[in-house]
Amino acid sequence: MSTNGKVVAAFEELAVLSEILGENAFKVNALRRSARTLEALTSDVCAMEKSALLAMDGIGASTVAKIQEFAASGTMQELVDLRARVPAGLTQLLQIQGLGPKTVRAMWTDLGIENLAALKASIDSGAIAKLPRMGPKSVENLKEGIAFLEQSRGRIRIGEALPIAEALVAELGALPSVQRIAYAGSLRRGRETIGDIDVLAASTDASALMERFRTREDVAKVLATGETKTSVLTKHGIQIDLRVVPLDRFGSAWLYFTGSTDHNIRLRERAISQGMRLNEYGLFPAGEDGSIAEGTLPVASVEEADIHAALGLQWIPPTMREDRGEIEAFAIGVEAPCVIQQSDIRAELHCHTVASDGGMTIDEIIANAQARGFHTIAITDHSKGQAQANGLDETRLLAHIDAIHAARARFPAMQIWAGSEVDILLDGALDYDDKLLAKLDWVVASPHAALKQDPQLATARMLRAIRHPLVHVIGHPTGRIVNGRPGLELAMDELFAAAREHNTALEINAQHLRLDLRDADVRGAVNAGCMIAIDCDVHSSEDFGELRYGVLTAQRGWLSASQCLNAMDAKALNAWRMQKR
DNA sequence: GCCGTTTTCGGCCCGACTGTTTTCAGTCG
Repeated sequence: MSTNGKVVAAFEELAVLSEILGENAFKVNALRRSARTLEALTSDVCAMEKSALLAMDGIGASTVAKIQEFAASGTMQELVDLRARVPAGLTQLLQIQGLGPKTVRAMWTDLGIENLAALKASIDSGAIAKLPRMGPKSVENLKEGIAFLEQSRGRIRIGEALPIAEALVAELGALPSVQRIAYAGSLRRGRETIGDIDVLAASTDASALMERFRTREDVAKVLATGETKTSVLTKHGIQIDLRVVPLDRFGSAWLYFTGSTDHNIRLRERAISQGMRLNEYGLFPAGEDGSIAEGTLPVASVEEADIHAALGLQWIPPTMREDRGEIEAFAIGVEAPCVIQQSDIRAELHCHTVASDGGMTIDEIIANAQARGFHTIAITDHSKGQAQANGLDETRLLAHIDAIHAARARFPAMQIWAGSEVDILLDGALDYDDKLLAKLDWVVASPHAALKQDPQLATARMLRAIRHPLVHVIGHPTGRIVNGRPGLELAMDELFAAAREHNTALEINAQHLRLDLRDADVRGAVNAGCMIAIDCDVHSSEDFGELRYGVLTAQRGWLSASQCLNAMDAKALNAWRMQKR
């Protein structure tokens, strides 16, 4: 785990342990917020100046002292103390749905339950019923919560969740009684993983809609169902919540259920400071005491943008709603950031043909790109070190370059470049010599091996590739797999500075398994002034469809079209290419 | 634990749902 990862984990653990010990909930929240804030950093938190840390919202003297203690000693005394007081097995109990810190604490102090096995035993023996407020229904729910935890898949990748949500929205949206329907939550915000799918609908016949939702073929279990909310578990182990709201309150509900929680809190604070109250039913004028009088009509509730406007804000894209400065950036009168849209993308600069490990021929891949309205494609098969991917040796590469250039006659409207995805070797050298690289129109340099390399060596390795005068783009810079492997631990700020200095672009690999760079690192790169490439790393025709995940990640990093290679016009892109030739 | 254009102390976003109560605590998003 990276140093920052360890500090973030320490604050999260402090929050959980404090919660079990019955600490003030606001303190627990503050600890969690510190963890989330630090998680978004791209520089080494232990090397940061005290003033820079304190300048961040939600980071105070106590948090800084803990960070400095960790930097000096590799630990935090308070964490050591709390671990000594709380049995390790209790934190797992908090993951059970419906079981919170108060009940876990009571289980521990009243019944001596210290882990999941002991909890199950107390359920079997009936001892659990001795706890206050623990009636038969609660015990039943506890059993189900444990069963769900043991079969839960945890957070699923966005590339799995988004198609499911879209299909569901299309299916239910086709019902005549459904007036409006959309997905919300972290899925709408474009997070790389999703806990559950939230769908929001307005309907003239809510009970029929709920009935249809409950009885879909894909549903394995109905977790809860009522007038306004139904939760189901699908056969693939994914929880889907459907909420029904009045049509004229759809905007406020959509805003509310899209989140993030931290963003919602900021919006509500803003409403209060302007003499209003915000909830899922709308933005309301508040009385003298701050309450909403019975029967008060909302100032805004139909569309999200109405509510934003009434709060003195421009509409904020969902991907940016993470309490990372977006509320200040979108105030009316401020020139708001204009994030990139999928329609801005006009080039694919990283793809593989049958020459290495792709499924399409040169002509097929170009035709695909052309059909998508692209003006440029760079074909970048693997270099010789990728033997398992049928990487090209020097002889094959020279013939491949000729074959790609020959395709230009057949696709006169397209700008077609012969490139390579060349391996960055362990010491940062490239897998082809410079003479051969110079013959290529386009060079993507990527790490594929030794992805557990020592952080200092890994950083030096990547810096050497960034500084190479013939390299255009660094492909999937960390080599991570979402929910799979962490990838290289890199000093990102050093990479950004070098990429800016040498005018080497950094890739957002759009494959939902990769999303590399991740969102927070995109933000760091954007702030450092780096150029970004959003590429699908195409191996098959369907891979072009991964673009949406790359764009969502780019938006989460506040990338504008002006900093994205794939959004340039053909001439400008070629001019950018030529500065490396 | 954090924070301050009334405050350096005393607040801190908001409502729904559930199951357990005899008026509400706990959990969730």
